[in-house]
Amino acid sequence: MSHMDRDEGGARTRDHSADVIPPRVTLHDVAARAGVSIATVSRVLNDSRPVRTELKERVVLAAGELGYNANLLGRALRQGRSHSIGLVVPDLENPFFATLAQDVSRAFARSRIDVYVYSADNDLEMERRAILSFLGRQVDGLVLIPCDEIQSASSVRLASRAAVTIQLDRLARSVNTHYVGCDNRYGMALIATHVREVTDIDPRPVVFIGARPTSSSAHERLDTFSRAFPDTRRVLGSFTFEFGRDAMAQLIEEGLATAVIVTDADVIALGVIAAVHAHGATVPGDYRVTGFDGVGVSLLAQPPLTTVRQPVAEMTSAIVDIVHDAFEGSGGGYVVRRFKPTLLVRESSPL
Amino acid sequence: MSHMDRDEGGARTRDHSADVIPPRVTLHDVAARAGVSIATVSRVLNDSRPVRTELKERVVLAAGELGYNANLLGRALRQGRSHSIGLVVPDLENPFFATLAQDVSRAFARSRIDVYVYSADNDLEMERRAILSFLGRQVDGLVLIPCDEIQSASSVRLASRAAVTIQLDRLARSVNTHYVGCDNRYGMALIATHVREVTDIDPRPVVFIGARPTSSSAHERLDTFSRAFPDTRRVLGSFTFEFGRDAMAQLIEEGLATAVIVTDADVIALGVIAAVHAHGATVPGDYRVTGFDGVGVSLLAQPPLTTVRQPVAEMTSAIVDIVHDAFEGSGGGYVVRRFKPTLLVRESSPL
DNA sequence: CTGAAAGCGCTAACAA
DNA sequence: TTGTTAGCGCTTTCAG
Repeated sequence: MSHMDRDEGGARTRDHSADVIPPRVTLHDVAARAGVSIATVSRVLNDSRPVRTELKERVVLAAGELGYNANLLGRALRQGRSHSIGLVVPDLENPFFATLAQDVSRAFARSRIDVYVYSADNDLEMERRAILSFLGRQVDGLVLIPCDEIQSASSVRLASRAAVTIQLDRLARSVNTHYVGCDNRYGMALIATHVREVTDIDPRPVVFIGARPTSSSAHERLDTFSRAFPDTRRVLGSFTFEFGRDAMAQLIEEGLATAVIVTDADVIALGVIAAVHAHGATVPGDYRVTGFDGVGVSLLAQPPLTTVRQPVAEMTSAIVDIVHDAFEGSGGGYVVRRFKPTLLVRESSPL
Repeated sequence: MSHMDRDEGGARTRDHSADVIPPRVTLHDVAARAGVSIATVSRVLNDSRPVRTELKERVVLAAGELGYNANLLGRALRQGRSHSIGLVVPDLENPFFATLAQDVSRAFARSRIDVYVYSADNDLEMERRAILSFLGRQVDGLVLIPCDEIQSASSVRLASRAAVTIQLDRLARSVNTHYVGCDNRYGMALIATHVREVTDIDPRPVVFIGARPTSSSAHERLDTFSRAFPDTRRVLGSFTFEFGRDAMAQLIEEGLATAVIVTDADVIALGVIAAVHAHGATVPGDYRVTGFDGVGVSLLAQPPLTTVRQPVAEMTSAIVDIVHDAFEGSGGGYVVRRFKPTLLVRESSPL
């Protein structure tokens, strides 16, 4: 028995069974065993050139017996490409980014390209490190969700000069790359229209709780909201549940008894709803709440959230197309695709 | 202006500005420019051997001017290690795994090791592909959260024979590797004790809603629960919000009017609560609900969830230790660390 | 159809 | 202290 259930909290246990990692099996080993040259082995295993059936069988057999697995580093070094792409996300705890990461991975699953995800932990240095690390490993493409509209620019530019780079969801300012995202202005306009409609019938103060405009998406959403509701109160923080909850708690404690709370992310909206409930109030009775993103967690909202849904599946397949095109050499120029989100009117702010 | 805001939904736009990716800068380029040998450049840039100050300066200057970044493939191929580890998760949409991924990344941030995350999308083939891909890229270590207790075994075994492998949270059966996780039996026992206490005072039927025991964690939790409550109804599904919601909806529609609902994951508990609310009932008034995991999203629960919290920070730092030890060559044997979780009694099932 | 050999970019002996 | 060189494992000319 090597894995025991009765260890104390975190107690360290060692099992002194074999820990040996055998030497790697290389093409040479397979070639030797099959009695052919390494070139032949390579050709058989990659099916890159015709090889006599008999040799082919010997090679396949030898490779199987030895448990051969190609060293992808050698291959990539030789070919100048690694059949992989890197995805740099600001933060995996933000369920929107986690969903995006999941969907990008899924979208590439049917191609021969591996997707590696690197979390920058909302830190500009980590973000740069992630990019440099991917570039150093010769990824075929880089998908970036930049942390900061301004401060991420130099890292994104660096990336764009060394590899096919696609910015996703957010855009670093004045860097030319491919871009895939949603039309945030259009999405927030949908929300604004909705809010107008409901306040016409049921007048309440409107308050915006959203992220500071340090990312392009926050920027665009806030900007559009501000134009639609110029004299409206805005509370700014980060794209987190905690911020939404704390901001709303503060508003309630200040005496805001009823309102339409417009947020620029579902996670924030969830925080807002939690604060409302914690104060014994109701949604949409006392406070109407709207979100933004409409994927993953927005489903967790109770009551169901009125929000704007980004077409994530289309966005990720656009990314796949761009990466493939870049290798089929389909002309120069940057592809920019902004998908229109759709309004979902649900119980947190019904019509 | 290359990025326009007025595109139609997903309309394709091309910006025909420079798309050129310049040839890579190599050690040779830097060496030529600095007028030294490539060895000297390597030594300066890695600070691996003393170099005359004057040369050093010339090298640093040249590298800077050319924007040199090492090709990590060449380095890894030569050194036989890549200064990276791979983390294979079953699914990034499960917020518990997303949190784990985030925390593992953070834990390695201060070391020189890059963490790459690969989502297996709850698919055994993808999981195997992820493992093979990481092994082929010569990762220094592999952290695996196996999808399936039985069916992941061969892939995990493969990994364990080729690289330092740590199973996290879940354990594939009869494979010897390092393991870091929480003591699920202990955790579920804490829940069972809590449930006994509350039902002694306030008798209600107890129902278990949890994942099918196809992963070791689900297995251990279900098993412990079943021993504590042998004749209790159990509804089994997957570790998802949707399952929890649908299972609970069904129970309510079948006429279950009050109960203690024990789940084996916070995501499931959130689904349960959503179903309760959707049916106009209350937590903990009509139904008490308990969760498991106690990180990330469990905070999103409304009301706050009684759950068992896994000490994720300790778990991830244990992983860092194992990886480092494996390279400082601190003896053979597998480290097994099972951390004790702690009970958090909150409003969804108060005392 | 097959093999020999060059070489991707790098580090680490080994020589000087 | 510095340079030359071998070679990590692979693919791909180039010969045969």
